[in-house]
Amino acid sequence: MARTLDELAALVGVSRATVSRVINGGSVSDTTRDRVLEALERTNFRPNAAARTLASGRSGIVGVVMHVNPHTLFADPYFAQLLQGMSDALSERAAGMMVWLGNRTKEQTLGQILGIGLLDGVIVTAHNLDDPLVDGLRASTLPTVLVGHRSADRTASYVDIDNVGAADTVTSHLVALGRRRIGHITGRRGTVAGEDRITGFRRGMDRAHLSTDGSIVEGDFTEESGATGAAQLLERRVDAIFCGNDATAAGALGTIQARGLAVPGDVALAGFDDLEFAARLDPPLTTIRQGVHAQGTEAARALFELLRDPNAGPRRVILPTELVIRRSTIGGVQTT
Amino acid sequence: MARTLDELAALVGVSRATVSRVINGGSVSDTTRDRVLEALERTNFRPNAAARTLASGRSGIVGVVMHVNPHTLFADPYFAQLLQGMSDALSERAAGMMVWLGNRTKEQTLGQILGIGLLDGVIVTAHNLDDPLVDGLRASTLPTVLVGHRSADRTASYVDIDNVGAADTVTSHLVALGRRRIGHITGRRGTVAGEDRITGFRRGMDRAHLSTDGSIVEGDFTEESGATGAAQLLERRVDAIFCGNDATAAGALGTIQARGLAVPGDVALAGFDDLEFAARLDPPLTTIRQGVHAQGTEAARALFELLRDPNAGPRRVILPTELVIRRSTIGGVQTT
DNA sequence: TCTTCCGCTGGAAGCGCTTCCAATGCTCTT
DNA sequence: AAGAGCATTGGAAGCGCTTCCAGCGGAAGA
Repeated sequence: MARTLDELAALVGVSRATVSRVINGGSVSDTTRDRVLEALERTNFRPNAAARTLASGRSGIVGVVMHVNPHTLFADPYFAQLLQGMSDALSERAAGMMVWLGNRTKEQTLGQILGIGLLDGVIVTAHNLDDPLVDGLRASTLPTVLVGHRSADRTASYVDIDNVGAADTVTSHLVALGRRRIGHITGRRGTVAGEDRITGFRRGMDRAHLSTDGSIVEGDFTEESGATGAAQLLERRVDAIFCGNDATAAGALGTIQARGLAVPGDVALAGFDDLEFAARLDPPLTTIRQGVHAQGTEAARALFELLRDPNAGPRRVILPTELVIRRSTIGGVQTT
Repeated sequence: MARTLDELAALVGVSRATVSRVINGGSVSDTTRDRVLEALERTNFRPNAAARTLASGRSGIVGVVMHVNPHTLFADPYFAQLLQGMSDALSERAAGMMVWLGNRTKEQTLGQILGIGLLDGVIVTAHNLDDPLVDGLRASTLPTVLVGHRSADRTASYVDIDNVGAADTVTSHLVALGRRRIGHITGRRGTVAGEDRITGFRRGMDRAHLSTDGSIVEGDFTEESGATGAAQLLERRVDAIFCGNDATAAGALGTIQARGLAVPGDVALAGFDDLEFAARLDPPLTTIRQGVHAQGTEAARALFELLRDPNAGPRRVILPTELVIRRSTIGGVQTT
């Protein structure tokens, strides 16, 4: 019924300013508030978003940037889960979500995002150590939260998991099982996850006073790189392989079994991510579970805090991971 | 440098109106246009989105609604691919994309979308025959394009594949191979895809004068329903099974092989969707490939047309599908 | 009882842009 | 040479809202 604040105000018999205060939580007497709220309800009035944005400088809209290649986007449920988590947290506060996927160059995407000049803030996936899009966002005045941070950057707000610690945990798990010639097929070099997991692997090996000479081969998070990486490591007679992620582990598993070796009898195998298929491999895969959905919600919350108090310094959230032990490392007794 | 149209105009020595015309394609002399464009470039000026939306009534922002349960969202690459397709087409026209996933009730989501009052139009996935969210959107004044249409609705704009025709094609393929006792494990009842594929199956069987008595068992697009559905059909001694989708087919395959029956020797098997894993099953699965990405881009384009000329009637796009024949139906000769 | 203070309210000034309208200075006809 | 017509331009009126500011009246303090 009412299309503008003025109409609604006229209906109730108050000024437009008062209606605005009711909507935005200003100081209004209880009786007036009730009358306005009643009319608001009755007419199902919705204030014009563009007008409030223009007048207030706040839009209630947050940008989400996932600049990854299309195939990765739908092959890896990570992104959908992350998006879901963000969406959940944002919708809690009735905030809108604008999404940019990687269909342009990073420069173009950056231009579009900054150009829209409408966003209250932005969440961006930052999986590479260097990323011009992330740099551009950080250099802008737009409040920004990174998912997957870059270690060198001490002023950024971010949400991440402790890749180093988790990789250390996996490695130590293998050590504790008596493995000594442990290999690692890395994730893609240049990514935060890839590099940090190498660091964690080294840390775990160092603590056990085991050498990592020749025990690290380069992978890139794909199944193929797991298959070829495993072939290399098997020639070096490893008795355990920690893979950069689950897909890599799946590839490694194929190679190991194709050579007639048993997992974990001859070679223990561990992954990272705990994607759905990890539990269905034969044998089921020991891996690290990370709460992807939580990363999304926490990123959104961090951004809200950043918006609420921009001067309180960066928000840093490190989410816990969990070592999920399955038969690819402790098999033998169990047969199912 | 310049933050408002007025500043930019002052810089060039023209009026704000003229700059606005240059930006929006109004009639301006070449020399003036060039000077303004130069200044635009030099100062990297971006007009305020909220202000233009308020003044013009157009935001350049499109809503995308995928109200599906979280697990489906990231378990099925369909949604990510669809989103990618939409994003590609939208970014071509520099249009923004606001996304709503299913984290509230449909009523709440509907309220949020209509409440924002900022969108030029909306694309919504409509996979169920009845969906209050879709109904609400259609009942609103917001230009709406459905992905996966509802057959009863003749005034809606939509993008879809010909589920009936595709299912008919698969069925006829099985018939052509000499199969006579063909079973169908349906998709989830109440979904457009589920119902239409049943219709297509019936059509194919009818044309071959084959009975469908007892040959249809209910599934729900899950692997589990494929496993149990296949068990029922095997008792009825079918020699072929057409499954509502690939996941269902994967489940059916497990059951068939667990009983010591050969695919396709004893039972031919076909799915629908051609997800990535379909080609990796053993034997690889005959299925229907649908261009999900294209559905996304076409939906966006349909919406653009709708916005350009709202009175030209509904836009209807039916995208082609392709029968992908693999060894689950024609095996025997090929061994790889 | 008079002053002070404070809570509540309305008026008004924008936020930065689009677009209508009228004015200007041409070119083209006749 | 004068009038008509056109392309181009600037002025100004909003778009619908938030928020500052001042004013009002009533409650509390003196």
